Parts: sequence; structure tokens; C-alpha cells
Amino acid sequence: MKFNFDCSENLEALLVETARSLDEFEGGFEPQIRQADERFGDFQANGVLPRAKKIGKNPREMAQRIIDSLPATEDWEVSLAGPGFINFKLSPDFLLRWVRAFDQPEKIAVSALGQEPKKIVIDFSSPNTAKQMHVGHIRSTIIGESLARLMIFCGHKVIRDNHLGDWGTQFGILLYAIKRENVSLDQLGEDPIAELENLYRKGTAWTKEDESSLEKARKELVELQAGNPENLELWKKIKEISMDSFDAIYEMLGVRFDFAHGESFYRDRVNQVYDSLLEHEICEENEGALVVFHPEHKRFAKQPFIIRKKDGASNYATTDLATLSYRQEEWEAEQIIYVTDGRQRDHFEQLFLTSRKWFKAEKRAIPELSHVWFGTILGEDNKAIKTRDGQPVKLADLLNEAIERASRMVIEKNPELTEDEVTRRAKVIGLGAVKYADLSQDRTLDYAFSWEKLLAMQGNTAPYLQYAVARISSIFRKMADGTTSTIEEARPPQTPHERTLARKLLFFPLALSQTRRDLKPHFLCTYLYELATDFSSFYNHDKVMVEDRPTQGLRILLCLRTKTFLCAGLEILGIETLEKM
RNA sequence: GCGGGAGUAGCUCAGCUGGAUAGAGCAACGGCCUUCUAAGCCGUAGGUCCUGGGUUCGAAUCCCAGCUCCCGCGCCA
Repeated sequence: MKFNFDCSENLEALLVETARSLDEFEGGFEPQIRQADERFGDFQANGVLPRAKKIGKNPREMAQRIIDSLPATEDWEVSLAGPGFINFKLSPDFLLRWVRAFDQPEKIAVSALGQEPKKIVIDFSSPNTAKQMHVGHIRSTIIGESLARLMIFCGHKVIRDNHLGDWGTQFGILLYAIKRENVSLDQLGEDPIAELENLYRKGTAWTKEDESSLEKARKELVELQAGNPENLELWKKIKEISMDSFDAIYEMLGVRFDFAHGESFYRDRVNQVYDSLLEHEICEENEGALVVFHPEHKRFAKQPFIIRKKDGASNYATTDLATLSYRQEEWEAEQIIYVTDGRQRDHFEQLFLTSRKWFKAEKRAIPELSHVWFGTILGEDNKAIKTRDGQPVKLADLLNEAIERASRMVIEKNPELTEDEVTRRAKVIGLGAVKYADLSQDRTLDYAFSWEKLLAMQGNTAPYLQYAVARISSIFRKMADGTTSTIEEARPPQTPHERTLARKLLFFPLALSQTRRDLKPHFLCTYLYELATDFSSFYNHDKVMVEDRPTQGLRILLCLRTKTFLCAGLEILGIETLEKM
């Protein structure tokens, strides 16, 4: 029979079709196809049990009736088990045909789409200018980039937008400090961004000390927002310095943006937001500020969404509304994904509620809005890493340390390599390790910052996956003498390790759709790790370069597909691979 | 106070949205390199899934109550 990339879809369709002719399943049947424990089979259908409960019949009898009605096939064995599970054990021949079929990433990508391509804006990274990126910025950057790659892989059109915090309150203090110290932004020395940060720190201290400094800092901000040329010039310069330092990080991480429209980009659009929301009576004046309440919501009926402060200034709620409007109007976004810290969940919930009302009033199509939030990185004592007091680890330092450690490892394993080659490999390995450490755990969980964790290279880590790829590549290098079998000669999988690996390959589409459904890259990580584990086990038990041509053919095929899937998966995670490690 | 997260092996975490005997990594212990890269493989040990009820064929997962930790809640982002 013909089969899909995701062959659980075939089984599901088959069961639905079969159930249609049986009385007990009148009114539809959801088979609930799941990956099965290997002891029982490859896939299992759990759906009979809830169905039987609903109509008060014996689940085993019902399951048996389905099994009896299934068309005969050589492709799998069906069996009844436990209280009413239906187990499918795929035949070796079927496994072989499936593994043979999906040979190109392009084929996988096409099959993985499963829906119409959409235009998706992904809003991620978004650091504040005038400060260095620290470890707290890693999550949005890494997760956002990975989701962008996932969506592109699945055939969507993606716009990456870095929504810089370049118009906030911090500029009042910074401008004040610059003027008070009388520094020239062109002469900040080797590390200008660090100097800016020092100035900011000094400024903060001063404004805390006395009222008049605070007042002066506020005034600088007002001047800036009013368009004072001197302040605007300084602001521009600060942004340039900041972008240079960000770009260095993005370069290392392999992250690119289509746009970096910061908050400042929308500063002339906030008045439209006020006007329109007032006109449609979505917002109201309250205690001098302009706010939005949502009476239908249990909490936001009382908790306001402040879109204009009582001093008349805009805030991030305003710019976020203006931004959303722009993205729909100019970019025709059909979905917007915001990748931010989980502490902003209230904000985004309010933003989404407000936007839906607003767009409805203006009779505009509202994009699908997704807040992809992640947990906080905590310091030693279980409190969030903060910029102000403690000195969080700088992102650049973390990445350099990762490369450094990987270098030592590479040199230890390959003392003969040139310095350049060591560095090249160390970057792939070290940066891969850091990215994977973040991506491989559920994004909604907080985690404590730990060098040991972020830089680990054994076990469930990127280097382990990269190592599997390198070993496969090594096999292919050794076989490049023309005497090798072709995959057309391959026999079906027989040994336990061949079978386990082939079966795991089959689950790749499930991992992809799971990852896409929840926008959680750790599902993909878990799958890739299991795939690499099954490969490593296979590698240690079944030699590829054997005399028997059908055996060799199969094993080459398994290696080829494992490599393709691992590379495709790692590419989605933003992690590079190496031919040699 | 209101709302939201979290609690699973010594440590760090998975657990496919209610399925079969709860799984990995690290750390510990014992094996495996004259054979395709030992960043690896094989094995041993390790559990009150926070506690107590409930729902049902079946609960780490769902409902209720309680304990502990974290976060958000009027002009920061």
C-alpha cells in the first residue's frame, strides 16, 4: 500500500474507515494512534477504550471486531492487547520500503507542511540597547531562531523581527550621565558597550542619591522624545554601538533578522493608536491615564492595560499595539509569534484581548497571536538574574568559554590539527552545546544558570548528536572505494538494532508535528537524542562494512537516513554539524 | 488578597495531553578499544511521581483541599 511520511496518518485513516462499517462506532471514531512501547509493537490505537466506555460495551470485543474487519496486509501484524489496545507491528519489509522512500530533506519538508503556507512574523531576541547581552537574553534568541527555522522548514514564509528596546526610560538616565561626565561617544575605547553600561550604572546611582539628578534625567528623556537634535544624535550613536555589539553575538550564534524595527520605529504611530481606541470606545481615561479594561475577563476587568501614562507618554503597551498594527498592515502577517519571558504573560494576554477588539472594530483581519513564553534563568540563590545589582554572566563570555572548553576537547582528541581547524570545530561544538542545553528542556521551566550544564558535552548534549553524524561520515569516507553495496540491494532489517533504528526513523514526522503543535523545540531534541542513541547502539553492535551485500546495503541505508534526519533536525535547532570531530 | 507557574531517582530533567512494568543524562559501581571515531557501547544500583481525598476498567497526567518554592498584579519592558 501507499504510505505517508507520517505513517501514523495512514493507520488512523484505515481505522476510521474500518470503523465506519461497524455499528458500535456510529457517529465517528477517534483511533488515538500513539507510538507504542517497543515490546508491544510500533504503533498502538487506544481509541476503542473511551468509545466502549461511552456506549457501555466490552472494549476487547469491540477492538476484536475492528481487527477482524481490517483488510488483510503483509505490511504489519495486528493484535489485541490488555484492556482493548490494538497494536501494530510493522513488517521488516514495510520498514525497509519506508526508510528507502524518504531520502531527501526536501521530501521531508514538503510532507511536514500539512497545511497552507502562512506568513509568520517572529518577534524574538529583543534586547535593550545601551546594555550588553547577558545570559538572560539567550533563551529568546535561541528559541526564536529555532522556531523561525522550524516554520521555514515546514514551508511557511517567515519574517524575523528584532523588536529592540531602544526607546525606553533608560535613555534619560544614560543621556544625563553622558552629559554630566562629559564623555565623547567616539572615544569609548576598546569595549564601548561596556563603557555605556558603566555610565548607565553611574547614572542610576546618581538618580537614586538625589532628587535633582532624577529630575534632570527625566528631562533628558522628555527632550529626546520631543526631538531635541543633540539628544537624538547621542541616541543614534548609542544605538549604533549597541547594534555592533549585538551583531557580534548574532554572528556567532548564526542568528539573522529580516528587520530590527525597535520600539523607536513606532514612535510616530502611537497617536493613531490612541485615536482609534478612543473612537471605538475600547479605552478610557482613568486616574489620568488612558487604560483598557476587559469587563468579560475575571482579572482584567479590574487590572488595567495602560496605554498612555498620566504624563502623556507612551509605554510598551502602546508601541506593541502600534507594532501589531504595522505588522498586519505592511507585512500582511497571518500569525505573530512573540518569544519572551514568561513574566510578561499578563501583558500579552491583555495585548491580545485589546487587539482583537480593536481589529474587530476596524474590520481588519487579526493575525493569529501566539505568546511563546519561557522560564527565567535563575542565579545561585534561586532568584532571577538581574542586570542592575548583580553582574550576570555576559553572553559573549559564556559563548567564548564554551568555545574554549570545546577547543581543549578537540585538541585532546586530535593533537595534530591546525589552530584554525581546532577553532572551526570548537565553535560548532561549543556553541552547539550551549544552544542545545537551552533548547532541550521544556521552555516554560525556570532553570538555574550553571556552567556545567550549559557546557556539558557528554550524554544528552549537542556534541553527542554531532558525534553520531561524524561517525556516519567517517564510515562513508572509508567506503569511498567503489566496492560498496547500493541501497537497492538492501535486505529488510533483521537484527534487533537494525529494527530499532529503522523504527525510530519512522517517528521523525511525529516529532516534527509535535514540536510545531506546541512550538516547543525540546520535543525535537528528545527525538534526535533517541535517534542518536539508537544509532550508537546499532553502530556498536552491527558493523556496516561487512561482506554480505544485502546486509551492507541496508546498513548503509540506515546510516544515510540517520544522518539526513539528524542534520535536518539539528539545522532546525540552529546547530551545525561536522564531518570530523 | 487575586491570578499564574512549578514540585518525578542523590543532582538536572523527559514522560507524546487519561493508557500497559514511570524513563534518560550526570554522579556511583562493574565490564568493553589489534575490528567503520571510547565525546561511545553494555550492565548494576537508585522511586511515597509533595501530601490527603475524589473521578474510572486505568491517574505522574483530570477534579477538590492542603504544604513548599517562584512569578505577575497602575503608569519599567
